[in-house]
Amino acid sequence: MNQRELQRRETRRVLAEHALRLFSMNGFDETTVEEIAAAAGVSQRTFFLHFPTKSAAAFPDHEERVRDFIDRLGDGRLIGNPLLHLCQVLSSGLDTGSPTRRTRYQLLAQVGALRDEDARTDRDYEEVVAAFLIQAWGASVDARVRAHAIANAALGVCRASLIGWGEEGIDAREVCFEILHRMIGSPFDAPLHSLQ
Amino acid sequence: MNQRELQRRETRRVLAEHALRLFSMNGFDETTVEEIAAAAGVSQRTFFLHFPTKSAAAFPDHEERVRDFIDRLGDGRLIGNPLLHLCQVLSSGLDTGSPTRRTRYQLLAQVGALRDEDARTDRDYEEVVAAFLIQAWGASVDARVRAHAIANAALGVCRASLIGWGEEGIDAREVCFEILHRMIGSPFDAPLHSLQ
DNA sequence: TGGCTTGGTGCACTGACTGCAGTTAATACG
DNA sequence: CGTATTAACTGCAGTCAGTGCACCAAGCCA
Repeated sequence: MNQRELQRRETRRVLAEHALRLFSMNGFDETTVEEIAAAAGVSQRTFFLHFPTKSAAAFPDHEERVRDFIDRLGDGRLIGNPLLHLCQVLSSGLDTGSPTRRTRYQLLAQVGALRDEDARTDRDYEEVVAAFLIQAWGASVDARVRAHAIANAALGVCRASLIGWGEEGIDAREVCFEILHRMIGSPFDAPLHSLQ
Repeated sequence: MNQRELQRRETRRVLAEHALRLFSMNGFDETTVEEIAAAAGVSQRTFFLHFPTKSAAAFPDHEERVRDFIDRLGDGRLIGNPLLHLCQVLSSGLDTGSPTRRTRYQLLAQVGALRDEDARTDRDYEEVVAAFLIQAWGASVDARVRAHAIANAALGVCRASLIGWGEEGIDAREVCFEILHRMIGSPFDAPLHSLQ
């Protein structure tokens, strides 16, 4: 590991830490980027070298998590039951361990701008899930629409579970898996166009 | 109808019209609020009397549509099969008639900022749907989480269908109803906690 | 007609974000 | 080693979205 790389990561970490602290202490709108940067001991300009927007600092590990998610999802062509696999990977990803993560989702439940940011980051997952299902099903128009619909739906369930967890402390993982399984597990075993 | 009210509506309509035109002609980021206001023959300050944000001008009938949606959804306590009813109301709401609406969803498929705005407006629907289901099911913690999860999922399906329609011209209504029906129609007939 | 209301305006301001031209320190390389 | 290069960080000036405030002018109502 480079010394420069170390320095860069450290700055980023400290920025994210102070951002989350200030957001939950004083509120999102009441916190300026200038303040976050000052608290972290760097200039405002540096903040924007590390995060594209103010709200992105509340989700500093996003890219990393998406990469990790892609790894855990694997190749859709090689999986026997893609939808069940998807349910498992999605709900196992809702690790409710870290207190930082809890703070983040409590914030999320309150602050509109952060829910927006969350929706934005969810779009990345949505694309990954859709790509996975298209791998599994082929790229016909029908499959593509179906893949995006299911991806949106599945992530919607996860988001609701996580926000519920942030608001009320309900364990997200189990209920999420259960709902996902009901929703996308069995009904899509039947071929499409078989409904009257 | 008041003359003032008429004037107000007309200004709003013209603003929205020029906003959509400029967005699709020159791009969202390339269009300034100043330009929209100038094109509509009013001041920039007036734009913000009519729309809270630049992107809101791309969805000028949002509040009205939400009100209409609430009406069509009705009272959850009085409906025999709330989920089926929800499927019907949601997919019938995807009227793909107006060319303005088509333009809007073509834009939506391209412009990140508008997808964000769309996600934001979807939150309003999400709350309406969740409230409807909570009316139908009661307000236990379990029902609330389930309601929000299903609301998120259902709207995710609609969004995907509409974006698919914007991108590829596929009729959104039918495929949306089919997927919704599979997803939330039958599986939730069984009681919760009946999966192994 | 005269007071009140309200849609629109002008202005000054905040704050997010960007482009550019530096400085300094780590690193790669001859 | 010493030197050229790279890259993290800085300062500054600028754009643009969005807000608060005092104000005008035209509609409304008594």
